[in-house]
Amino acid sequence: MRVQPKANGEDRPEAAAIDYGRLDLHVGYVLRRAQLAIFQDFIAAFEAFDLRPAQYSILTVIEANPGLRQSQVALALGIKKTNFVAMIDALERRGLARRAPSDADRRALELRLTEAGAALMPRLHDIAAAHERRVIARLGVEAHQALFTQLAAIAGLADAAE
Amino acid sequence: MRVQPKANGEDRPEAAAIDYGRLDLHVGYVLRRAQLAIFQDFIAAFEAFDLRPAQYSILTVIEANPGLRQSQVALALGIKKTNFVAMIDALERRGLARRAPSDADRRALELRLTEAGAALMPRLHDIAAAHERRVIARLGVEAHQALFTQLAAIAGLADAAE
DNA sequence: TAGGATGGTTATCGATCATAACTAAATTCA
DNA sequence: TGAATTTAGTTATGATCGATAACCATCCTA
Repeated sequence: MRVQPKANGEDRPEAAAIDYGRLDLHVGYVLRRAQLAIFQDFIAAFEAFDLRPAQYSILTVIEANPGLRQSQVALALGIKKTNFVAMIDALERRGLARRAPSDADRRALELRLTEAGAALMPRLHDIAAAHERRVIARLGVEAHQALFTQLAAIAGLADAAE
Repeated sequence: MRVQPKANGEDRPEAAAIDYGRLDLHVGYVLRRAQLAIFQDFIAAFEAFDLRPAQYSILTVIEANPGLRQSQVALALGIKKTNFVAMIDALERRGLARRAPSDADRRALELRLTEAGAALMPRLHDIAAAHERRVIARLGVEAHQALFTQLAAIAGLADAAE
């Protein structure tokens, strides 16, 4: 894997292509770059709503599981409960989600979307879908599908297919 | 994609499996989780050396391109030059790399490994290789190979093959 | 030679990820 | 029953990382 062909043409051969060395061997490196690139596009797509990927993921899980407890949502998303507090704080402040004490367990807080939050979701999903279509366009449909399986396996998530 | 294999019966639906909703459709989400998981393993593997993935990548590129300029190394790794300063500072402080003014351009700084840095690299590459073998073990060889192509395409890096 | 581009730096910010320590409530069990 | 432990949520705090703005010194070019 090389980068810039560098229109230099100088006497210095190193100025030509950059050698990534052993980095070429590591999935982790390309994985990081790919994740950054994807998030760039995602963030740009959601700029009008000022929503980060993590926030969209939280709203989406709450939408699909209304009443789920805070710690369970955090666990599902791989976010530490301690870091989750500020995130749900922000969503609550923005009037998109709300916490409600559980009847069954007075320690627990159940999460739900507000009216405004629920009303917003279809538009968010549309934007996210458009983003995903751009990813698919770059990859091809079959490679895109294969990625789920491979990445889910790496992430230690349950099998992607079902 | 589900998390819990729904070992649970039926009484409490919310205790069963968590629904990821539309998140199931997005490569970016699984990508992030996978990247986190990989980095966890990588960081743990390098714990004895107290080296982060980014630091290993910098050292590796410098090793493969001795004398390359600071901004070129940063560019190659997708790190903004402004953020690169502190990173190379740290490596220099630790005696692994050093900056030297360029003869051709008095603004530029050329990066090289120190003796100590160069001596360290083989051990680092060994650890990184062991880490990669763990990734391959989880994926299978062919899927591992396919990942490079797909992720490189996403990242907008040059074609993986060559 | 003037103006713009480039290499490097500082300062500062926001988003994440991680740990330790604490409270209140639930659970376990001797 | 009552003490010990676990669990849900919280605060405080620190490290890493990515991003912007502003700046100086040096190059390059019209």
